[in-house]
Amino acid sequence: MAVRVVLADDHRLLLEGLAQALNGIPDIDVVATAEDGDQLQEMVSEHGPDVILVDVEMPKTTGIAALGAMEDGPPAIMVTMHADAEHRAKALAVGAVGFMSKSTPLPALAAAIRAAAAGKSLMGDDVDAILDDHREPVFADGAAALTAREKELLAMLASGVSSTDELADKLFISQKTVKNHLASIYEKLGITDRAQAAVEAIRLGLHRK
Amino acid sequence: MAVRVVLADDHRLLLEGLAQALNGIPDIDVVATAEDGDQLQEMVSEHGPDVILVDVEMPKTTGIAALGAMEDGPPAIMVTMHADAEHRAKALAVGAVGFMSKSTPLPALAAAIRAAAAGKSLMGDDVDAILDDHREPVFADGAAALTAREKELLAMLASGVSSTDELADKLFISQKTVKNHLASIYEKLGITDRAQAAVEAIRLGLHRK
DNA sequence: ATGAAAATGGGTCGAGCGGCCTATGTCGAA
DNA sequence: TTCGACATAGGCCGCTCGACCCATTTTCAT
Repeated sequence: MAVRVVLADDHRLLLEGLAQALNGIPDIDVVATAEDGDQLQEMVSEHGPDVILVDVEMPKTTGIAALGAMEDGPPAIMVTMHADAEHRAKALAVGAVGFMSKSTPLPALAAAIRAAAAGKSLMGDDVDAILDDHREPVFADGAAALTAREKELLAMLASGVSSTDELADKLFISQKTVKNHLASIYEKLGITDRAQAAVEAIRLGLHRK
Repeated sequence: MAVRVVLADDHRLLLEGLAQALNGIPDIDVVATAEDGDQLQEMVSEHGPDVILVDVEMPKTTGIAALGAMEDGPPAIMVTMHADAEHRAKALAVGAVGFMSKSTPLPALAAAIRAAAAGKSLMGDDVDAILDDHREPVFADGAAALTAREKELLAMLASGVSSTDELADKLFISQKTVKNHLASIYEKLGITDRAQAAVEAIRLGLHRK
């Protein structure tokens, strides 16, 4: 049922943190992690994951090289700190189905993983949109990208205030502005509706007053 | 901003448990509690709450009597273990704006408190509907009233699966059945949409697989 | 002082959601 | 064995939500 994932990254903090975070998502299972391209190939043949998530920059065999060596492997999503055109081109050239910046919010990454597992690919506009939105921010925090007003709105959502009407009243703004804020929240967090926004708000600790 | 509430009930367990639970709701503040009608009148004049929540059956001055003695007090919601017609009639006679069974789910009670604070009253059909639905169950748990299938659905909601489509797929049922389950969840928890359902699901600990 | 980001607001439109009613089959308890 | 609760499913309708377009004003850092 759950999507089985293998992670590869040479930064252990990121590797373990991300594994932890992804395992916190019910329908995603991190079955193994690797610290370089060689280990990655081992883990993939040993565990046969549905999706692999690979850092572009890795010691020994790089992510690019490892992917190139694995013909007929599971769909791969490339992750990188440098979301520039050259890296992307190389990643796509070796068969990656997706390409995400390390500053991508977790839900967006989760969405990409599910999409990859389902055989879809995050090419073209999808990737470009994601890259455009998350090229700058240094933190992969998610909440860090939200403005003060957006956090306020999310906090209300997380306390059970869900209708546009009520939100507008309690924030002293028009219903249209509520919808605008929600739209930009959806985009930043990689989600699509209020129910998911409520879940994220609580996960990010935005509830409690 | 938050609604200030005074609770009165002679059962300390219920009194303290309910106070705890209500304080867990961001926009509700329990400012004082009382164990009988006399204490209630003291606390009300001392704290000037927005709403009072009173047990019908209390030693010394009963809830009914205490309310009768307080002309021009804040709006009162009567709570009782015996949700029968006679008690309700008496409660309404002394000016209660609402009348809830002790087996009412917490969100429904919270909704009633907000409504009372806003000057609305939970008369007529609203109260009757609530009484009809919660006359039997002994626990005021909320989650206890949910069926296994409903909890499953809520758990998925709490993990970010929000669309009817996805929910139907993952539960192997039709979209219509998903909507039916959601409708009965809304009714049981006193909520109106998926965003609130997600919040409640997490609050009830229904997430984590 | 200039420009970017944030907060505010408007309109349109289609798809999805929630309310309400009915119906069927399967349980288990009275 | 009858009644009720639960899970399943369909239809209908009105309204809300989210997507995509836009504009204005303020604030703040450069």
